[in-house]
Amino acid sequence: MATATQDTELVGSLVQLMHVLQDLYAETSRPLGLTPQQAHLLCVLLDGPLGMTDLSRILSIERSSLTSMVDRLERRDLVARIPNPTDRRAFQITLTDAGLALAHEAHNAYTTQIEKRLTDLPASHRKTLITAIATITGHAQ
Amino acid sequence: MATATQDTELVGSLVQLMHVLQDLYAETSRPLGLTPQQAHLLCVLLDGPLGMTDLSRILSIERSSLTSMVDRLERRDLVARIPNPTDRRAFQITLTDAGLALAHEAHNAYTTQIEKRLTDLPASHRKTLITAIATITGHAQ
DNA sequence: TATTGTTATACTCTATAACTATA
DNA sequence: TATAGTTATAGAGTATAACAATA
Repeated sequence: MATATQDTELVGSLVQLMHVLQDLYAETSRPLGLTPQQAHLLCVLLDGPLGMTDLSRILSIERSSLTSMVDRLERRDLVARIPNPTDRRAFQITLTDAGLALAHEAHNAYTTQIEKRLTDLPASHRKTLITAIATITGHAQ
Repeated sequence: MATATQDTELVGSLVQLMHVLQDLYAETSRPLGLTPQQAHLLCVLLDGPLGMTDLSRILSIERSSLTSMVDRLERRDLVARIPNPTDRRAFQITLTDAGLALAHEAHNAYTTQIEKRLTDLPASHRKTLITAIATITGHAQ
């Protein structure tokens, strides 16, 4: 059946796209002295400080794994643990000035690299892509 | 400018899609007793045996990193190092029967999970997606 | 000389289980 | 009791540098 074949092809395309983007993400992070995971963490914090539990949920890692990641970034003065005034158990993980600058730098670098790969894409396809991806990721457009 | 805004939105969509697919890949590998990297390796070998150098290039990792990955998979009898008859330095990394079965299982699991997310996607969007992704990943359609 | 693959080493990522402090 | 975060531990992924064997 034609539809089934197209589905299989699309799934393969998506997996391949994931790997291509992963490689690009890693290659772009490296010269900035960041692992892809560290870059992801910093970029998430661009939207504002978060507690450990929220951050671990967004990054899809255990809180204990996050503890050591934050330790390493804090040692490099890229993030800081700010005590939460309303809950003495909790912290707000915040970007330092250096962390903010590096997060912007990483974000710009990815954007530049990905945009390079979009140059051959017609405007109509871009619109469809945005809508289709929103459907796949399960978010409102 | 409208185009610039759409570009930014598309880049963000692609990065988010990457993370969603990564998480899905990890969650699907786990119950099979595989890390996402191990699953990737096994699935690459579905297309046939490969030497260490080729495999490291396809997986975008150093040969020395691959050595330890193959060690672990070989210990579990999922892959085997077959001596290359024409080059006594080289091996062909091959799926064992168990590895082949597990690679198929992993592949089917991803396909099922991803297809679940494609149900709401109109057929016309699927066709466009396949073409657009091919452009991004830089492959012929 | 160049290439194939490994070893040694160091660091990061990650999970599980048990824990402390606070709510 | 439940939640926020940490510690201890173990295993996996990764890179760099140096190496042995073969081409």
